[in-house]
Amino acid sequence: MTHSTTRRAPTVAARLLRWFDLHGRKDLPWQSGDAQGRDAYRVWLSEIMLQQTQVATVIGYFQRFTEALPTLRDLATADEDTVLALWSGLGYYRRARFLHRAAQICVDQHGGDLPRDFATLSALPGIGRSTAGAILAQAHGLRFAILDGNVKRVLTRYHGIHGHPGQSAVEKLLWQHAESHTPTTRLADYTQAIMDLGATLCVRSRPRCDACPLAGDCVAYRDNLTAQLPSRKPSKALPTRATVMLVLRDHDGRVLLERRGPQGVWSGLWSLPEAASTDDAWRLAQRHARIDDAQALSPFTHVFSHYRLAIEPLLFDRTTAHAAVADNPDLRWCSATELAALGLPAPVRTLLQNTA
DNA sequence: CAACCGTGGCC
DNA sequence: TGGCCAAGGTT
Repeated sequence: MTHSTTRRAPTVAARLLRWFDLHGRKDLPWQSGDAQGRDAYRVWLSEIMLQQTQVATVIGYFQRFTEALPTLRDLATADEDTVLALWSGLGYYRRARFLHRAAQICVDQHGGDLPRDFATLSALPGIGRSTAGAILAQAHGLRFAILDGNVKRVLTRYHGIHGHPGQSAVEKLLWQHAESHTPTTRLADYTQAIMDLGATLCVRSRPRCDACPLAGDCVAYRDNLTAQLPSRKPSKALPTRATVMLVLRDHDGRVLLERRGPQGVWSGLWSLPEAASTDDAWRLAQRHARIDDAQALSPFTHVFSHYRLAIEPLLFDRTTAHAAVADNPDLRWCSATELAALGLPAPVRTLLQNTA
């Protein structure tokens, strides 16, 4: 037998770590501190912001957020409006509400720190299996695997796994591979390494396999399948919904905002009053203010991940507010300055800026 | 399991 | 330009 003279190929982890030392990202704002002891609050915040969101988008939000709320206790004691204002524009606002609630649980039940054991950590709102693993590995160097979009892309290609990664059988297999590749040392670097590989080389379109440390035994590379893997999610046509947004503006240029309810899109955010039709919009506007006429602004469409929303903005300018509006805590007349401190949906903020 | 939950960038 | 995608979790 020739096994005694065959040198075993370096493990996936060893190759990733060597590549990471040369090419990985080591200066992201949440990576400050010792590699074995990064600030768990900052790691956590970054992981939540990075869910379904790319690094380039997150960096500015992260810096503003941590300047305003530098510690977990600052977050726990902040108003929800403050948290949502800092999150405004990032999307998936439930993340911010879960983050806020989780910080309060940490203060109330865990001595003001994030739990260091997996079960307690992943029981916090907004922290699932992958995010809990990412926090424990990056903040404390503990041996836990992650399985985010980057890792799924790397592993489906490396192992040549077909089928949509959202499918439970596929996901189960991917978790098994993720666990088995995870090394016993340098957990923070390894976790960053496999994500960096997915984010910079093993990207969705035109991956840079020539520079990849795993290309030597990557099934997708060998079989020329990188364009087919990971398998696409079977797509569905997006339904379209329609709404009329009321821009009620008084003589001082203040605009009437309404806080949205706890369910549905943009929950808890301040937005414009809405109506199902132009007629309804008039009736609703008359309930809030004395109005003379309306001006139709340019309609536009906002696309969500699961439907598109056709928005017809209707401007009622130089109105006089009815006094009763002041009694409703979910209604307020806002100046342009006040808008900046509130959480507004991105298209609403844009609409109001264009209307000014 | 499938639906729900935002937004900006890319080709 | 529009469809597709990106560091997921909850219900």
